[in-house]
Amino acid sequence: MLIEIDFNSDEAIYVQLQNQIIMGIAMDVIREGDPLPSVRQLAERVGINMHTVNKAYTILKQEGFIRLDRRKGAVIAIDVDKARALMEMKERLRILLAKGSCKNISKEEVHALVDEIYDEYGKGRM
Amino acid sequence: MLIEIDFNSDEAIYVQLQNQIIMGIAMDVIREGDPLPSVRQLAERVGINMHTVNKAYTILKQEGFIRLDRRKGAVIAIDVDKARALMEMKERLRILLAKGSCKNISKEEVHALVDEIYDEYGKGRM
DNA sequence: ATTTATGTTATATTATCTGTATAACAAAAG
DNA sequence: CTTTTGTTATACAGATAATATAACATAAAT
Repeated sequence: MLIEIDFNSDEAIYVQLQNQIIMGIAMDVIREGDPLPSVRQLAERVGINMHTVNKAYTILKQEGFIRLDRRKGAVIAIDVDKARALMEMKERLRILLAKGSCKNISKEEVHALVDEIYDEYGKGRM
Repeated sequence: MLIEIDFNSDEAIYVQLQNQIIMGIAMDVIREGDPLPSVRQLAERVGINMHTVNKAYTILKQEGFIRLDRRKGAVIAIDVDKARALMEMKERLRILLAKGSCKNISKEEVHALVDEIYDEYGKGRM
């Protein structure tokens, strides 16, 4: 899986890592059970420090996206706590949609955006 | 308008200020033309530094939510750049929905969340 | 005119976060 | 026994967040 870092971004490197891996899972580029590069491998490949990768992996583990095995390294392992995921999403949506609502973005336009984005994901997960 | 800061939050104070003001506009608690407290007033009322409020106001101005007048202070003034707002929302939605998709949240469930949130907003803006 | 209040700008300081740099450890695999 | 894994610890530099004073021009109020 290709991972690229924008060093000029205002977003932290470890957050960019998290997002790209989550996007990779959503887009079905990587699947349950697939191995991720080790912290040292990924760090060297991308050209960043080991601890930055480790930070991203640790949070991804805590949020239930991967499993960290001392022998096998990092492996995609989704822990589906749907109630929790729904709550977190609603919390974030509140702020995001408020911004849009102020700019006259209608409910229907948001629905259209959601549909467009879901179409970008693998057709397996609907 | 009531503004409360959670000093134990991991979110920066000036971001909390921005979000609460934006939520206030979306919920129709404050409307176009309404004045906001001056940076010094709000700072003292909430118990934070003047510059923290000024930072929030400056970004809100830059993002087109308020207008800063040297005589009148801060005033709600929405600059509707819808195309830009739609792009920014889509960018953020991509990551947010990817997280949800990994947790098996369906497109329909997102739609339901969006509807719930839009119902929280003032019935004037639909 | 004087005072007051406004946003604005500047500087300095402290604390926290980010990212890097080494180093070492226990556990498992080859 | 060597290598690789995640894990932990420490130290350091840089950026960001928040505070603390201070000053300035402008406009309103007295």
